Amino acid sequence: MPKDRNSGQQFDQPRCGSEAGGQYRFARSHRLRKNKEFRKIYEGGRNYPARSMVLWMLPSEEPAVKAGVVASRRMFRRAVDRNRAKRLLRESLRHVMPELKPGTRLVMIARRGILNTPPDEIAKDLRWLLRRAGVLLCAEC
RNA sequence: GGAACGGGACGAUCGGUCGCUGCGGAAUUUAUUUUCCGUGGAGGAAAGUCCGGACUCCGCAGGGCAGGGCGUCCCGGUGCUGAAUCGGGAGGCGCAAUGUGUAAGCAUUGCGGAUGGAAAGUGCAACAGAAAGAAUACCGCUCCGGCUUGUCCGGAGUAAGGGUGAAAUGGUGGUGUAAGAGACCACCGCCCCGCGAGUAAUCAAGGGGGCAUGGCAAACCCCGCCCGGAGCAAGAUCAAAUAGGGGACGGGAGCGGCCCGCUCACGCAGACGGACUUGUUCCGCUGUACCGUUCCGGGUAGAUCGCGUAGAUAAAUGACCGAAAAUAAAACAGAAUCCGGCUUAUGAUUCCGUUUCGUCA
Repeated sequence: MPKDRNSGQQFDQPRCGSEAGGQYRFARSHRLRKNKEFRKIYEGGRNYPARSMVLWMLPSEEPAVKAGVVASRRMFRRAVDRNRAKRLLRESLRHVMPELKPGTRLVMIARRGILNTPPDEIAKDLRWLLRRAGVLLCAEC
């Protein structure tokens, strides 16, 4: 049995501002769910590569922040690895969701290195990429 | 006690913070939004897709050929029947051990597995060996002949002995013979018939036969039985915009004809030639093209169902703190229509068996 449902983590120090726990979420309403939405970002957006992932970004008129997570079969042959990669990306993203500018559209594509990278390193990568893309609310982060 | 191999079981505890997802409830919202509470949330293989079935659509008079699959018998499980596969039992075959016997063999016990048919036909068999299929004479044995009298040559007989091989055309003993040989005899084996026993595969009293029929069918083949195709991206329902199809209603152009002559075949009609531009309400295309409104059907995007007491559709189980024998909760691995079988992968947990090593007695 997985032990995950009953375990958890203390977010002892939020990295930016002072959010309550309930804000670090990444629900379905904030996900990209249509093939068309992905294509639009690939065609009109910019990409920012890092060791663990590639980030695509495209600002939108609508205020809602939306993001999608990709782990291709070409990159990860086994289904276990694909699941693992997407979970790591989702986990790192949900911690920065409150800090993103409204209207941000993101696609995060996992690269092979992500499986050997600890979660806090992935979070650092993501923060660095978001700063380069200029979609964070507070400038000093 | 350790290691290796084979098989079976199990496949991961408790407490807490944040987060994801299905369902139910409450509040909230334009909404399928948002919030809270309760509750369910990956595997023994979910995998490979090697088999079988359910389910769905397409096709379909009947019979045969081709092609593919399966293969001892009985009982049972997967809802039933068939097929397939699994479990149990039985038969037969092979191997090993033990007993008995000079031996061949026989009996008992254990183990093994794709276990119909090798006297229907075809095909195949390395190397060795003289000879490998209605085979064969290398050595040897026996007899006969020769002259060069030898460790000789030639001919005939012979499958008892040697040698080769995975396998050499029944075994042992005797009779017999020039030497031998089922040539003949006894026993054993084998083949044919089969009283009788058993649901059956099959076993088998007794009788007959000198003995014929080597192996491979996971080679073709023969015999018996079974088999339509595609697959949940199956398939079903709803259905925007645009384009196109059909119906109804309303509006509604535009174009042509009109007379005379002559010829073919009397008249009508038509063809040919020449003229004419008329009807505020002539005739034909025609209530047609086209325009507008509205309805219908197909159908794309999209949505829903199929779909489940886990269950989505860019696809849910994660991050990580603490506790204990422990630095570490671990290896293989992530449900995608469902069920059953098979195969493969795997752990530092555990049980059994085999082999092997070490120590002690």
